[in-house]
Amino acid sequence: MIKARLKERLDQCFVEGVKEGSWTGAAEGLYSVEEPKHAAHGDFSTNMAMIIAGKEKKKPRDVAGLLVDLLASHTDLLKKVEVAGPGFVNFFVNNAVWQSVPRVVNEAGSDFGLSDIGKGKRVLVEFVSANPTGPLSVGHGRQAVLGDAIARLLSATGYDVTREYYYNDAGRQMRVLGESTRARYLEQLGLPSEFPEDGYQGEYIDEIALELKDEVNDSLKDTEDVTVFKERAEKAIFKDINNTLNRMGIHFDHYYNEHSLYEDGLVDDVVSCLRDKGLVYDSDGAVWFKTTEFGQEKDRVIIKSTGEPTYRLPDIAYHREKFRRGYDWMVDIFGSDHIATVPDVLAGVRALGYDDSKVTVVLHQFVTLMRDGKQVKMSTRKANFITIDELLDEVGPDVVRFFFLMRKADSQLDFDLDLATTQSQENPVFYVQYGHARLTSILKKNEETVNIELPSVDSAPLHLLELPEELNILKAMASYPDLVKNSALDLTPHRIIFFLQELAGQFHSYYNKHRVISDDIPLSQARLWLVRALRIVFRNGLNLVGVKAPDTM
RNA sequence: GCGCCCGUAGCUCAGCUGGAUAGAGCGUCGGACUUCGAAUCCGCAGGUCGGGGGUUCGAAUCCCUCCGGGCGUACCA
Repeated sequence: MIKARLKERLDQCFVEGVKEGSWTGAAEGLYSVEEPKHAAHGDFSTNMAMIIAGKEKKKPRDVAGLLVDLLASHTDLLKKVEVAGPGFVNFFVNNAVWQSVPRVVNEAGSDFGLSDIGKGKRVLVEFVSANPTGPLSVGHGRQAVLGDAIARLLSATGYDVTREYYYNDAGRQMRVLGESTRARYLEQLGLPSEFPEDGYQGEYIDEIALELKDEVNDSLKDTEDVTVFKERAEKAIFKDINNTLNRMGIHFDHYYNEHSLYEDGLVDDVVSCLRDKGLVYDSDGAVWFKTTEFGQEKDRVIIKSTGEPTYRLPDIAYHREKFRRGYDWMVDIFGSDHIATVPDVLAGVRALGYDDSKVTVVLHQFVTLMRDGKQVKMSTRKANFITIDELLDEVGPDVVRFFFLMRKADSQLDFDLDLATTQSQENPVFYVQYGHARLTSILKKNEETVNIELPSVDSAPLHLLELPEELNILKAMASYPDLVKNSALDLTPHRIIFFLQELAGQFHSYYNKHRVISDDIPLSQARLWLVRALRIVFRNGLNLVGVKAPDTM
């Protein structure tokens, strides 16, 4: 918020400089305002002089001097402006500006950090999209948490967000699921059965079969058609998946069934559209899509010689529907094993005349589970994987969410089960939550025992907040709205996590060094307002990543 | 072979469109509770930013190349 104000002033000065003939407009939009790493370099700095000097073959420090002169009139915001290093212009902001932050935060309350940069734009976030063949794995969990956090960020920045789950309840996988369930059912009855070679071996199938047996006895023993078994299993598994997602506080606005694409003829239509454009041909009994026309190495099969489509075709049809449904931006969250489909789908939508730059794919790398310092090998088929449910049982939703968001999507994630379970009190999520609980506790202490009367935030003596620690906390809070915007636009929720950890660190340190409530009444009042503001920022930040902000722990 | 991702402290990772002395947590070691919650804090130690070139005022960040790891490279999803 302060940074944006400064940038405005700077832009004015730039224009003035052009008007006065000090420089040309060549550097417009190329310079930036940054937050220096070292406090000695000010609260903010700009490289404007160096950029201009580069364009105009002048000395950076001379240009910087001219800029400083232009800035001389902006004393309300700045207490000091100086030229440093190779030509940086460093800004020192008036304390009064920082001291106004609690006012802004408290007035905005739960709206602090929200913005409207996405106003009027509809965005579709597709994530999880697991087919109902088994419980959600930790990989799905990462995706669920990531997608949800991204959706929250986009909502916070004003986008009209739809969360969508795309699934397929038809096809080969589901047939195998039905066969597996039937085999287990027959086993329960003590009848001979043939478990499919590539069947699903998880215990959840046994449970489904057992329930089925209890309900219908042996009335299905001669049923050769696996449909009834498939549907039974699908229903149970989907219920399970939804329970798991609910436990994490994740909800979808819409479930999109791949099968409906076939029923509505949309898959066939894609083929004929592409064929009309000459981008499809028949060879070896299969139908091929000329992906080479879109810069790829070789063409891809979209309909197998058996007449069944490959996964690419419905994916293309699905994405075309996303466009047709009128979204301005489509965000797909995929596991890195789906990387191969991305170029095909994008080529498909481009071939159909849509702007594929409206699709952003967030690929997240795998989660490897570590137990006893060793990697746990996992496979859905073999059912030797750890489910998200099990993880939730052990550490709870807050830790799961926090852990999955601690790393950016494109780094692999080692989930240390030992740390997450046995040593959970050392988990960083508690560090942040404890910060919030502590803030609450201070306010409670005052309300219940000390009773320092708190004037309105407008009349509170906030100018007394002048300790370096206090000013740093104020600065951190002031940077929060920009952080939310940038995290949203870049789809990088992990930055919120890092910010919260940083802020918690600042607060804990401050807490241990200085007392909020003391005999000095005006100072206590100012600090109580600081605490209130800080608590709001914690709440808003935690809420943005879907982690609870507890008052007590 | 080719494509994408990753390689930063003992371990796990941050580092926004290239910026001025590279950060945090965990771990090690040593300290701090008669005061708002010690699930906390303070301090010490720890680095050729995988290697080598290049681009420029300036590179962990951009380009090239090599090395190492992951995921793909299906008429599986």
